[in-house]
Amino acid sequence: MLLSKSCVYGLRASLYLAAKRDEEYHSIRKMSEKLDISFHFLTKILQQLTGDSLMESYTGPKGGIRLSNKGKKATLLDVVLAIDGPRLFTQCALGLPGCGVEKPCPLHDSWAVTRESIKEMLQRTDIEHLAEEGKNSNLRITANGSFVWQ
Amino acid sequence: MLLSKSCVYGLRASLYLAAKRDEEYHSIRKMSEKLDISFHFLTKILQQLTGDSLMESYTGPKGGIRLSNKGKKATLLDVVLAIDGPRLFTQCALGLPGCGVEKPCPLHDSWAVTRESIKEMLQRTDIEHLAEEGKNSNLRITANGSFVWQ
DNA sequence: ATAAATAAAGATAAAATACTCTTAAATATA
DNA sequence: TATATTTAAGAGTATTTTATCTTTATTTAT
Repeated sequence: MLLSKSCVYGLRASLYLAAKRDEEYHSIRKMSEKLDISFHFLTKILQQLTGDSLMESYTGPKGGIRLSNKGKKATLLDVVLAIDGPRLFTQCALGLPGCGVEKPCPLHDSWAVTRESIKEMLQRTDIEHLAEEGKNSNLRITANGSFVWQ
Repeated sequence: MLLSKSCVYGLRASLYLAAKRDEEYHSIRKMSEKLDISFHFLTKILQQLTGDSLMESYTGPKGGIRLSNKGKKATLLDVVLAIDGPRLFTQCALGLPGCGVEKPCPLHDSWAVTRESIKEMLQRTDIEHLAEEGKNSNLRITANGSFVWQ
């Protein structure tokens, strides 16, 4: 797969929060149920996103998680980079460590172009707009379609 | 990563054989050494490619493996499909099983376009031309650069 | 016949990814 | 202040992918 499962869960969580369009902290437990993701696993992923300042958490009763200001403006690329790192956009298609302009593999140039188009797609799509679009058209962000945009 | 390691090894092996530009059967053992891939692992991968008629093997002394006629005309996409299957080109970016035109996820349309551009890149690049280009420019197909085009 | 080579299947191991569980820390509220 | 709730953090388990190793079978050049 292009993106790791952690990354996909992080994206879904980001869309979930963006759809709320508020300043509230939202329960991770509840979110995990709505999105059908293991609570503890989701918690770990969200910690990566708070670690990268895309989200903010609040401990205690009434606590939870929300998008930071940075997170609200974030693109899909920001989330992908926070979780999967830059690997996908830097690594050689044939997995050759030293592949680059000086000593390119046969795929180097072709792949550089395609890779860039993936990056651009992720970069031109921002979480908030995507959530709004999803909300308006009632698009899916869970496997079973259980999630309902509010 | 975009492609599995098995797939990458299959691609390297295909380039290796295409660069030979002959009808000979080439020893898998020798190829595994040149390409710095575990012999047994490579053998398994090549069996997938012979299973898909992209390669032909010959048992016994002086035996080995070569590209079939189909294999000679093959594109990178053919190799990728033979090893990794169509998953990459059919699967939803958010991993949602039922994602499609009727019930799309928020990324559906964007991803469909990007996915197609990946597919096109793999499809417009064929093994033989890539090998020739690699040969002419002495490009790398191993991590350590040990492989030399003959 | 013998040796060389792939075919095939299975056992094992190592590494990466995915997921779970437990305990600690923070905090709202009774 | 005590308690319940919630995230933080770390340890632990499971699964998948990747890789190695072994064995047996089969083919075939010599």
